[in-house]
Amino acid sequence: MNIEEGKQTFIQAWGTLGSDWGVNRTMAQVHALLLVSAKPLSAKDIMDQLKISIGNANMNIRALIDWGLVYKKIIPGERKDYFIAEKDMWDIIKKIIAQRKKKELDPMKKVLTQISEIEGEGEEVETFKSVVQDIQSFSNKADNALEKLIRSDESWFLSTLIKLMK
Amino acid sequence: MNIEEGKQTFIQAWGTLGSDWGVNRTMAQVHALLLVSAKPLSAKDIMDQLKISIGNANMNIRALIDWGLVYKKIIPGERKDYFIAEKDMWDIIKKIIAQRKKKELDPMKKVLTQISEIEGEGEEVETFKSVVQDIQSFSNKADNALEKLIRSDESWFLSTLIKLMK
DNA sequence: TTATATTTTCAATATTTATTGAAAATATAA
DNA sequence: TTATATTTTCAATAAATATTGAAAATATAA
Repeated sequence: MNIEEGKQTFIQAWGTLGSDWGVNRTMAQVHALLLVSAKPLSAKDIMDQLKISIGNANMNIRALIDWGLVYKKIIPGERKDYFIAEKDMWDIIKKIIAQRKKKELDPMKKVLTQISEIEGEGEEVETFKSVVQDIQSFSNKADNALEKLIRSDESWFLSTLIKLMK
Repeated sequence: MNIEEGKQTFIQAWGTLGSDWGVNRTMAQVHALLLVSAKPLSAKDIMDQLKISIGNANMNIRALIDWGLVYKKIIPGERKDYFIAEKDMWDIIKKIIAQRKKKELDPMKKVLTQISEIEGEGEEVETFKSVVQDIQSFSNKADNALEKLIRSDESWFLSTLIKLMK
């Protein structure tokens, strides 16, 4: 396998993974392309390599910048914007987790707090309360763990993982 | 808030969370409905409560059974099948993780192995190899951790979480 | 066995989500 | 300033995904 085939395969796979995770496939592909590119790429480069329109390229590049996964890189003498991906895998993971926590876990916790205060008695109410409580308890633990993870550096995480594996 | 409002809110929120996770929204809603129901429900009950068609109900119930999140419950004297949800939150989490690992992490690991063997030299090749290696290293660690998690009981998980929080 | 209830399938349809590309806005060079 | 390159927006369109419900298959009761 040569480098071009390798890149293509990676972009494809990263795009599929993105889809599975509820992330726009093209956004994941743009991310993949920038990840494996040694040099900064312009919107035009991305359009050409992924065969997508200018609007699509623009929107997904901006989404990646919002997520903190891609940075603008100004090249002196060049009129176009260029882009580079954050390559530190630990940083990438933390940023993705932070985004998803904010979008998914935080709203769910809010809902759970609301519905944990329902009134009434009987089997249905007991079952409901019990399920909600269990999910709440898990959500809170996950929240703490993720919050800590987002604030940690990789060495802490790795040593924790090693202990965890014992 | 009364029980019916509570259930509705929960079903809604669980469905949205499902969408974010690349899971069919209706599948997540059927799961939510069965989770908070004290009694087994028939396909008809589910159709009526979620206002979905028989085909839709059938397909999503079966998907949930495939995931191990829902069981068939035969009620003597009843001709219809009834369904109950697994209510043990730890068991639910493990089953979801197992499914997603199989569908997402395992194929990604395979691709990474393939593309880590590319030929060539130069900056582009070095960048590519380095990114792929980082992802591979992370994937392997995640794989070990998830594999262990799937095989563990909740008490191990909780004590690990507590250590992790220190 | 036959009659009926229930479940399953899947082509047609609806809905949701992503993409395009022209036009508008903005930035840069001269 | 004007001319031109580049970026951004967003309505129209395309593509992907989910849903319906009639027909077929299967299961149960009598």
